[in-house]
Amino acid sequence: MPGEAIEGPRPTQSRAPRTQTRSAASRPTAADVAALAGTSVATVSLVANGKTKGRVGAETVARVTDAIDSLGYVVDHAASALARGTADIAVLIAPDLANPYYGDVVRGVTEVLGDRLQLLLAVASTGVQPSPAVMARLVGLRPAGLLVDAPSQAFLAALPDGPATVLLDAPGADAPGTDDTGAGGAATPRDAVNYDLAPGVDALVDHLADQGHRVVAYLDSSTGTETLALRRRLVAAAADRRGLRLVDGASSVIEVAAATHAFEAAWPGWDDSGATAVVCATDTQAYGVLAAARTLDVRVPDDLAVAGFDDLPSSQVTAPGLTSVALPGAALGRTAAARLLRALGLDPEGAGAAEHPAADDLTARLVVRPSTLAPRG
Amino acid sequence: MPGEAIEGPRPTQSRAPRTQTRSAASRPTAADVAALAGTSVATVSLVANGKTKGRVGAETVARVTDAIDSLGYVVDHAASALARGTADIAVLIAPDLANPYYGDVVRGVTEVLGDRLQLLLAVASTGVQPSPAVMARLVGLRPAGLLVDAPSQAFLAALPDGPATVLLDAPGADAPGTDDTGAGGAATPRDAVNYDLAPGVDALVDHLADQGHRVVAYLDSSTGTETLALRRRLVAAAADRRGLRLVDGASSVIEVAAATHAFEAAWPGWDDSGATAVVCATDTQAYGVLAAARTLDVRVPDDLAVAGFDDLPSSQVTAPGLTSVALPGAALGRTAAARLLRALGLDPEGAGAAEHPAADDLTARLVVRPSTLAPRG
DNA sequence: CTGAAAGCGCTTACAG
DNA sequence: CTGAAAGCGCTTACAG
Repeated sequence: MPGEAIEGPRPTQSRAPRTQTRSAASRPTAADVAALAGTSVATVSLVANGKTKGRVGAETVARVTDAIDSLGYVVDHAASALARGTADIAVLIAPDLANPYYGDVVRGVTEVLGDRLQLLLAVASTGVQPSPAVMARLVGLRPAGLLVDAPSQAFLAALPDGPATVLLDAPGADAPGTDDTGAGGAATPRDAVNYDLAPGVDALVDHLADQGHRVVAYLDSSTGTETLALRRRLVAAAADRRGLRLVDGASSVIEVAAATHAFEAAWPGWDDSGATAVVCATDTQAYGVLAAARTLDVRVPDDLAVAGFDDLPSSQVTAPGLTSVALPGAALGRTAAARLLRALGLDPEGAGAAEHPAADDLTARLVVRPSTLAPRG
Repeated sequence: MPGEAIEGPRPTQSRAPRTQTRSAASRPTAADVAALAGTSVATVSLVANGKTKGRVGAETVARVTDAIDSLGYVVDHAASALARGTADIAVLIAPDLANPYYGDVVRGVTEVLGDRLQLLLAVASTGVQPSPAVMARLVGLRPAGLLVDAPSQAFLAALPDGPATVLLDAPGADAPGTDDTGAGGAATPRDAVNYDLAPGVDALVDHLADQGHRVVAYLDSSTGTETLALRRRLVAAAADRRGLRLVDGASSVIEVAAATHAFEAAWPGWDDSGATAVVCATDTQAYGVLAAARTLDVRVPDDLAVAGFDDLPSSQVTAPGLTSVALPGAALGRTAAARLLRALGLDPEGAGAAEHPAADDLTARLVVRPSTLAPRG
């Protein structure tokens, strides 16, 4: 029987062994360290934070350090955050962690953050932005910074003003409109790090046009984030340029099963309008299309070419391998993290900026695989 | 040019506009609310925390609520955590968020946590457990609870004792050995929620044996977590029972590319020993095998049957569809979250426990797909 | 039903 | 180079 360990709830504070002194019962405090080292708590604070340069004698530092080690002292972040007004943490807000794509972004962020800031991820329920109540809670933690990935406009408008904030993959947020004559703090532009999507999208549409497709369907995401809306607009613009007709009317959340259903519902109509290719807002949705195509006996790529966005790791092993617009998620994460550190006056230099010279290539690139390789016309 | 919004660093505390009063410059505090509502901060605290039942008059509650709304007051968590000794957050520690599998677990956890506890995810670098330094930081946040998924033994041993902790997918941690005669606090057993892996593993091995396989290779994970070690042991035991020979010697981190390389290196040897099937510790690694098989011109399933663990959403659309031992991640998350709430004296009842009666079915089940469907012998 | 006050554990000017 | 003290914004007994 799994999960049957009956150990009962363990109270947050373990009962103090009766033989010990009062302060040993809970976590050691700076006062405990000070007592043991024979100094003041102020000095302990200095040492614990490495701010001893020219302020604390080497001998004292050693004594305090020993005391810290022997007591296992760790600075209480709640108290520290309160006293300082800010905590050494960065909160990343992303709509959908189930999407493996975010793994790359997170990796990029942590690489650059190093141990300056502890990264914490906040997730709402599937694909949804955190509610204002949750945001209030998060800001209440007094994080030094906020990283917001793929926000919707509504979410941005409701974003609290407190902590330093860097937006990731938030097209539009960094372009304050053409005639932004400072109409008050209405729509604050914020620091944003975005992909350069056009090259990848153009390459995809060119590729489809070159393969002889004339009518292309689009399976949109229904999550309402700006970056996903932009994908669709760019595909439409490129289709226009190449004289392709774009048909849509279908969308789903970013899940395989949901996309399967959306495609099954849309396919008859698309088929009637002569669509021979479908571009999906995400690879995850493209997987759903592949699954549906099998059921419907639609052959890929012979009857229908399928493409997506994200180039997930598994897209190379789907049947057939999936053509996809690859997004450099790790680069996005690194760039955003560096931006945040800089905004906070912490030099990003040490932790990866140098080691990752390609950190700022945010260009989306097309990866062609068999799912679109069946020339026609 | 993406990401070129030059908005400059925004200091955490914006300089106070000279025309405003002191407290209006930063976030409103309980004192501000109290002043506006004409009450004491104590009352504000009571109202803000919903502890007014029989302690604050309806009229007062209304006045304070109005003041809170009009000021946009939100409780400062740092201060609250300090005063209370604990914060309303739960930290989930997982080795590898890039694995979409964790999306399910996270979803399960948040479903049950509701808004009692804000879930925050802490990630170390790829596939690694957080360092003791990071753990100290996390505990310094004074989270009400810790959820630790797929820990290694070493990590568990170093786990601090502070907050209420529930282990997920940590086999062994809940089974304090047969002769645990209380040899001191050496290896504290903890509350753990585990899968029942055996049914799924047995079904997989039975299936392979029934298909006529006699020699089965195992591509292990190199991450050193207990649960992954257990998978291998269970496969070995089942193989033994069915008279199959298990060959191994290959392992990789949980990434497609790494698994590809590991398989390419191991295949000649495995081929020599007559292996006709390979079981992978994770679906992600199985994807790598599928990719390598193409390169090496090994046909799946005709030359080689391939199976994995996790049954990721994309495993139904791989070429060929992947046979996998499915793990009920959401159920694991829900069960662990409920356990944590109970340990904290918060009743899990409201937020999903009732709506999800299947919450405790933690049985792993085999999903058979074409990657293993080629009878031989 | 309500408020004054102590205290949570730090950090940071400010004096020495 | 070091310490005493104020203060960060809450929460919680404790009096009324």
